[in-house]
Parts: sequence; structure tokens; C-alpha cells
Amino acid sequence: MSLRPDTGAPSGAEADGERPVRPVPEATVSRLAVYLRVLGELREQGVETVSSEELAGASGVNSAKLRKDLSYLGSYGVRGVGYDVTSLQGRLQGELGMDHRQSVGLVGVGNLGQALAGYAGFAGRGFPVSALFDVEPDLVGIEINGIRVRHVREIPEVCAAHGVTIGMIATPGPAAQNVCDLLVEGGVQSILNFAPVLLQVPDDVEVRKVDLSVELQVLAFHVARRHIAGDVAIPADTPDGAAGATGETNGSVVSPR
Amino acid sequence: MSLRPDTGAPSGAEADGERPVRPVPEATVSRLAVYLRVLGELREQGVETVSSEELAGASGVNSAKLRKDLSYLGSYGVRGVGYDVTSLQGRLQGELGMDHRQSVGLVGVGNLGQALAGYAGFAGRGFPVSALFDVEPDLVGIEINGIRVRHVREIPEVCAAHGVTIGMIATPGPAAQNVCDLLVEGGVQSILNFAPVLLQVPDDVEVRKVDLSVELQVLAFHVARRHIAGDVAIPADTPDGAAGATGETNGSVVSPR
DNA sequence: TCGTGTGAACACGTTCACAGCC
DNA sequence: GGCTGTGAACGTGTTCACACGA
Repeated sequence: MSLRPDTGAPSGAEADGERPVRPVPEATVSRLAVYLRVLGELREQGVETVSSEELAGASGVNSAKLRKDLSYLGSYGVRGVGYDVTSLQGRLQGELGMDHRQSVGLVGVGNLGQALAGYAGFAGRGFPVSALFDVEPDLVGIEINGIRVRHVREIPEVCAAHGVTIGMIATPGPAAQNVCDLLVEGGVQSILNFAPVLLQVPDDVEVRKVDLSVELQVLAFHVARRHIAGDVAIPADTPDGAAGATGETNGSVVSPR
Repeated sequence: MSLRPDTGAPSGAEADGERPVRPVPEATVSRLAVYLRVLGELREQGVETVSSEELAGASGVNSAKLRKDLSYLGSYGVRGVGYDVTSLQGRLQGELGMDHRQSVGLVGVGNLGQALAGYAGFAGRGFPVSALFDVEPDLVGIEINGIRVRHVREIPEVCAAHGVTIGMIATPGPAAQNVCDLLVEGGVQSILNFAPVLLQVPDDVEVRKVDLSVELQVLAFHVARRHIAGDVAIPADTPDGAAGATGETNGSVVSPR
């Protein structure tokens, strides 16, 4: 990997001092992850150079935002040309911590947990699940993807030993806080929480929450909004020959542009 | 601009045609869903009245934000007292579209899909999964939770017939766009997408994306940042040591936030 | 010429602090 | 006194538009 390919960095190389933390906005970080995936796809297709317009389009953002996002990492593009796919990919990987070894510990191998444990996208993207935990006697001891499920009480020890950097909590709500405490005890400072509860953690621990029923409710809100706003105002475009709908259901089918 | 949210009539405020401005900010909507869950828990505990301070604390936000959020719905609190749990719950349910019948169609009953299909939280929160789809011959025809898995090609017909309001896509990436088109054809205007691809949809269709590897990468970013900031703080002193009774709040690493 | 990089304008979201009502 | 509801201040994030370099 090539870090700091050249020059003394125009706007602030961090030597090693009291240089304040990098000013990468939180909102930008999430998008960098998206760009990184798209870059991977582009490279597989053999694309060597990409413009901000193209990369932005493929990532679902506008090009100004993309350029601004990348500008926080320094100048890695070439004016009049675009970005070199490979080197930009490397730069993003570095920024997103992919040059460290990441290792995921997953707690709760029930319904959702087993799906997460088997999700190929994690290992494929550099986040191998390396430890599994549960309390259920039927589950403790079994192997999933070659990894043995251990008892929750072993979390601190195993996480420390395996160097787990990220904990994922996929337990029922009531168990989540206890599990969280054990992860923190094991030195885990980043947690992805699927349980529908608010976790209490020390200040130096980062928690992100994925709340599926919140997502659904936001969508339901928009459903309701449309019913009020749209009502009779069904979009103009020809309904076209959609499958026979039941009468009442307003099949406001709109043909894609 | 103008257009006051206006504390108009509780039901059916303005019903006139064009409504260019969104009265309730997007960021607020997500939080309303959280408040709603917490209110449900409070009611189960027999709590009848709650202050903004308490409700905010239980929801993980500060009280000013909560009051501002609720103010978009009108005045439902009592000064000097707080909010009536039951009536606020009812108000939020209405605002979030829970007085309409919601019905979820889930496409892709593989690893993740089966977990989602079996997730009790959905039905329990008013989002029953009422249709399942896949292409895999081994899966089409089986029953999950009493619902038969149908072939993807039946999506338009079945969604229209069942009045599916929300589609969930849990297929592999390459299949997602096609599935999405079928959902739209069936009249579905709200989609929750778990596939790591950018969906192309008409303007009147709302898509929310849950991207687990993005979540992990954001966490990884913070891991890396801590390593830079905290420097020597992470490396566990000889793991050899006893299962150290770590204080819960180890104040060792201080991130300069 | 073309596309990046970036200050400046703008829009959105959060926090403050206090008026108003119980 | 206590707590809600809300304008105004503030901060964060997004978009614009153009100078600059290949």
C-alpha cells in the first residue's frame, strides 16, 4: 500500500504532533464508504480513470458533494482528467481504517445473528466475523461457518485475545445492555447495535444503531403523506398495462422516465 | 418561506392540492418513530404522564430537540405538567401512518430474508409481512411463518392484490434492480433496500437503504482515528494478565471531540 | 478545452433561552 | 414553581460558481 505517495502535502501533513484531528465531517465518512465500494466495482470492470460526475452518479450523490468529500483527504484527482481508480481506492481504504486489521465479534446467533454471521459481504469487504457468542445452551458449542459459538460470559476474554475491533449486537432487547458492557470490558470501542434499545456506554466507545422498525416507520410516514397529498392527484403518466389491480387499490404506476 | 406548520385541526389539516414544503423535517420523522416505541414501553409500565426531559432521556436525545420535534405536530403537551402518554402515542401513530393498514412484501428469503421474515418486531410494531418472494426453486413453495413463498414474477399481481405498501428487498445485489421494478409495477411506493446497490426508481417512490458494510466501515474509521489520536492507548498491556477487572469507565483514551 | 478543488452562499438541523401557560 | 412551545442564534452540511491546472 502506498501511503503518502509524494510531496510534503500542501495543506497539513500530520507529522506526529499535536495536529488536531482530521476534519472529515461525519456525513462525509458514510459516503466515503459508498465511493469505496463503487471504486471496487469499477476496477473489476477494468476502468482506470473516473470523473467526479461518473463516480458521483454511480454512488447516488451529486458531483459537487463528491468533490468536496474527496477534498478532505487532499488532492488526489487530476484536473481535466479525473481520478485514478486504483490510487483513490487505496487512499479511501487507508482513510477508512482498512489498513488496520479489523475483526468482528457477533453476539446473538438467533434469527438475525445467523444471517449476519453468514453474510458474505462482511468478510468480502474486510470485516471477517471472528467470534460468535450466545447464551442459549442449544446454540453454544455449535459451529457456524467454521466458528464455534461461545458463551456470552467469555466475551471479554475472547475479544481481547482475538483483537476484536468491532462488536455487533443481535440479541433481544433486554439482553443488549449486559452484552454491551461485556464487549466494552473486552476492549471493544466500536459497536453496531441491532437491538431496539438505547445503549449506555463510556464516552470513548462509538455506537451505531440499526433500527429496522424505525426504517419501516419512516417509510410508512411517506405512505401516509402521499395519501394525503396525492389523494386523487395520481401522477399523469399513462398507467400503461399494469397487471390487473383490484379496484380500490390505486395503482399509481408511473413509468420510469 | 412562509407556510406555518400551523396547529390546525388534528385530523385532516389542509387537504388542498400542491404542498411543496414538508411540514415535518425528515430528521424529525426518524426520531418520532423512536419516541413512539419509548411511549409504548412507558405505557406498559403504567406511566401516564411524561416530561420532555424524561422522554428525551429514554430516547437518547436532548429535551429541546424533543420539544421542537413534537411542536411540528401541534401542541399536545400541558405546560407545567408534561405529555399524556396515551394521547401522545395516538398522535404519533397517526402521524407515522399507523392508522393506515401497512403491509410488507419481502423479496429474497435467503439468509437475511428468512431472518427478516421471522423477526417478531415487525408484526409487533404494526408491519406484518404478508407476502414472500424468491426465485430459487428450492425456496418457492415453502412456507415461512405460515406464508407461502411465491415466485418473483408474481410480485406485481400479489402486491396489488394484498395491498402491499412497503417492499423489502433482501436479494443479492445483481437481482435487486429487477425486483425493484416489479415492486414498482405492483404499486409499491416505499422500499427498504438491503442490497448493496443504488436503485433506480420513479420520483414518486421512496427508497431507504440499509447498508451494513457501510455501517461497519464508519465504525472502522473511528477505530483508526482512535489509534492515531490515542496512540499507545489501545495496545493491551500483555494480554497475559489476569482477566483484569476493568473499571467500567476506563477513562484512558480521550478522543479530542 | 475539460474537470478538479474551493471559497462563498445557502439550506437544513440543533441548541439556547425565555415567554407563556398550567 | 415547573414545564411546554418557539423565535433567534448557532453550527453543520450542501450547493453554487468559478479560478486554476493538466
